[in-house]
Amino acid sequence: MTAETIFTASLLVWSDGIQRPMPWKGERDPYKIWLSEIILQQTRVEQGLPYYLRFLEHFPNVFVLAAATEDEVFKCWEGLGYYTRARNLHTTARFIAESCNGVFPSTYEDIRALKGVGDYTAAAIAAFAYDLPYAVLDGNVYRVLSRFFGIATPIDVPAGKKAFAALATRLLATPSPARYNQAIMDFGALQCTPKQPDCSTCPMLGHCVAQREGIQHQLPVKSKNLLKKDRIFIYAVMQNGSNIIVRQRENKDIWRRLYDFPMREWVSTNKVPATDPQALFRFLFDNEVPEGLALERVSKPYKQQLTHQSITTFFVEITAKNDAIMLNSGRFLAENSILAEQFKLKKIYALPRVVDKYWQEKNLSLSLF
DNA sequence: AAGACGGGGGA
DNA sequence: TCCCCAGTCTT
Repeated sequence: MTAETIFTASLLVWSDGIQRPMPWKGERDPYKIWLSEIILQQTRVEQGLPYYLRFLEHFPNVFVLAAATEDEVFKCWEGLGYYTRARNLHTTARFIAESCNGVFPSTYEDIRALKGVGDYTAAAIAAFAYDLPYAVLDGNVYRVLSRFFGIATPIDVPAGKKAFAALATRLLATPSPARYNQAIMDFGALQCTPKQPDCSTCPMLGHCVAQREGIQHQLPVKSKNLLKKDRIFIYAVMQNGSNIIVRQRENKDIWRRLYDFPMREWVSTNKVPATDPQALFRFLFDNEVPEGLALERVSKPYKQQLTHQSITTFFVEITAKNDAIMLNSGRFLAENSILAEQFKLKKIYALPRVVDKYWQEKNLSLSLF
């Protein structure tokens, strides 16, 4: 038996002996499979699970999703991250409902052409929904294959991806691509884990190159190292009675299409004058604070750690004399600022995590008095 | 080929 | 902190 044969055979045997229940396992409805795969991109199963269930509740089929507004879809996605996925999900739902009569594409090429569907997701849908012979290539697969076969080629460069794709395709157990794909991802998640792989109970013990050479922790190899950027956002939380100014983020920055408050980024190398509320108030308006605006207080710093950025936010709480002054001041900071009712912040507008956290704590402390 | 894009959990 | 997670798209 070749190493490749041994791999596939022992993988399938292993998968019969484990349990990893997930609501989309064994699912054949391409809509549900597609939904689960989009949600699970770069997202742990435990994190995505509640979102999957909620989406299905709100949007049980592609027509309901297509008929929803973008704000509704985003509100359901709120907190999950990588928000372009939500936009693509919505766009693709409308495409399928309107241009395909609601029938999900059933060939690899047609599935792959959908917005938000890359190589991985196309293979997953093709295999799980239609049992087509396409091997998935995700983080689990890279890890498992690089270790078992002792491949030190970086997985984050095109040449590496190509090599792994060719290998993965050879390994695919053709009688049941769905079963094989499910097995290798379960194996990566449960047995051949990133940090502390459980080699002692591994069915591939003795066959795995990394285990034999004791280099499990060195594989897979990644060539790129990421740089983290520090950023400071100063938010203007302007209120007049039950009204508040919000705006939708529209540029190419993070949190595109989510809502937050008008803001200004602190780009100076100087330290933020956090203990001087007036200074932050003036900073927001270039030292020329509009008439009719009054500073109430500045929040404590709220921090948000992201993969590529470390963001610190201060919320400058301001009361306005009337709505017009408030709206004008908001537009001074962000042209598309709008007047909104406060209660809609929780009900309608999808917020970045850090803004949501601030808003929750602020209203919690208010209700105590 | 390289960056950008979120947020949570584990070590 | 850093790394990783059922990756994709843009530049």
